[in-house]
Amino acid sequence: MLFRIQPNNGIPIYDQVVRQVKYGVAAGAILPGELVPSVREMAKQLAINPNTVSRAYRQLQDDDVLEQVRGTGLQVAADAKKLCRMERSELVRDRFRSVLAEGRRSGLSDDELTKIFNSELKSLKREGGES
Amino acid sequence: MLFRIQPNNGIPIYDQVVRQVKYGVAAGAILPGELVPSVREMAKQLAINPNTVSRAYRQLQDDDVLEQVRGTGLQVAADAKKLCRMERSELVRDRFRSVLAEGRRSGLSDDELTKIFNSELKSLKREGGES
Amino acid sequence: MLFRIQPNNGIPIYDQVVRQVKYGVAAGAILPGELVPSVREMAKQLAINPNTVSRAYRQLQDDDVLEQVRGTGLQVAADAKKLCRMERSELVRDRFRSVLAEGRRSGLSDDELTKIFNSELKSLKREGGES
Amino acid sequence: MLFRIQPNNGIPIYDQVVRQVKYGVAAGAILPGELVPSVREMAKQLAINPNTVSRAYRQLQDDDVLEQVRGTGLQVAADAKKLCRMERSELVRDRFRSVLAEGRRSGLSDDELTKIFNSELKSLKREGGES
DNA sequence: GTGGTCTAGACCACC
DNA sequence: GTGGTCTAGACCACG
Repeated sequence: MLFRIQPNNGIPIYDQVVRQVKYGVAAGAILPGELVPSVREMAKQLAINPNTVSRAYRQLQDDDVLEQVRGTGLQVAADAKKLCRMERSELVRDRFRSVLAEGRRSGLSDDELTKIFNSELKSLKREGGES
Repeated sequence: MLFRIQPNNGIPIYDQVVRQVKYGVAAGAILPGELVPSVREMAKQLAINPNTVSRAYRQLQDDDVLEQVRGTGLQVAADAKKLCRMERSELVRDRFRSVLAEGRRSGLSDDELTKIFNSELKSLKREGGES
Repeated sequence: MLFRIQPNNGIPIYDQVVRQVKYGVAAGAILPGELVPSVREMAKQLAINPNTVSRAYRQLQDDDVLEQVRGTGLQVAADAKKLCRMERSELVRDRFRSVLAEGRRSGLSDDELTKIFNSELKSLKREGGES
Repeated sequence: MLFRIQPNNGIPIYDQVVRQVKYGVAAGAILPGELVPSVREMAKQLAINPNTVSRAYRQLQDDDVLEQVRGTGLQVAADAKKLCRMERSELVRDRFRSVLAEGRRSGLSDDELTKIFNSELKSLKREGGES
């Protein structure tokens, strides 16, 4: 599993870590029972402060995605995959809803919104390869 | 023109003011040459801090949507309408792009994304009436 | 409302802050809608680091006890009182359950446990005044 | 004598071992003069790290429950039974005191505390059989 | 080795 | 003024 951080893009670093772990679990790249990299190692890999990683891991524990094995590290919880998959869809759905609401409030018609959506999806497909 | 503010919904208040002015101009509800309410009056109307209105107006001047008429107030710039209409699309387009990028990064396929988009558009149509 | 911190008594400082706020809300000493002291002021009052207070306040937000009023501070949520009262009972109940389980596992009879409970309750009443 | 370990239940593993030995001695299941299993064997039995057993045994020696017999192993001290019986009560008493203190600090009355205690004792009796 | 806690001090956005 | 984020570095308990 590879993680990447973009500093100063508006999203807090700890939150970027949280999301990437969740996405990794949802996609099956990180399996339940597997140990995540230690706080210090992850910090070194991402070139960020251990405290920041620690905060991300703490949140992941609060969200029942990680669980502590004392003196050993943090492992992905047994039912984390199901949980992350659901959360992932909900999150994207919420963001779509908010964009659409904003778009209509600003006076754009459904046709215009759909047109924009399709053009962006196509452009993304060109850049990013197949999905 | 009527404005509505939702405090603490995540979007900064000054930004809500900026957007609503731009949307109003884009939709033709506020016409070029028209004077916007004074900082104090707008603040009273929206029950927010005058500093916040002031910041919004400053940004609208930076964005060439408003211009100062010495001793009189702020008026909508001559070419503001065209500008706002373009920006409106660009903004929505950017947000679509970011949602889509996030969705694919999280492992969702284009089909799944399109499905979510359509379901949300339909649900919005049900609630909010025609566009 | 008065807060007191005991450093190095095993309970993390941020947790002591969290509990005292919740107890204050549950007991009605802090009312819904009221602003809690600012991070910096609370830190000064308790002679601890602002970051520690910040962490406590963040948790209280996660627990829906506090909510942010942007640029103004943190206020007690509308339904925080009910929430804190319930949590308070549950917490005490859980601790009783664990003490009792431990006591019986260690071979003490119900009579012995009840005797100990009563003697401690009486001694507490002597020291601490009426409840 | 049979030991059971619950990893990650909040109580350190070495402490669980310490307590179970003490409870065993207090209840008469382990007799003074008897040899406890070697560090390695105990570790294998409980499927825990030998270091952890070692730490527990060290603490039991500090508490005068075990004593070293050079070249042979660790045996239960002559007066360990009396000692453990006393400590057992004290430990439970301390925990009652702390729960009660916490409960009253949180604003619960003595009546409420007693009610909670009784209800938990009854529920424990239902589940766990007579004491 | 592991994570958790705390302190200190800096910078930012918002009102 | 407010809280939020991040960094740096120290100390502790646990296995």
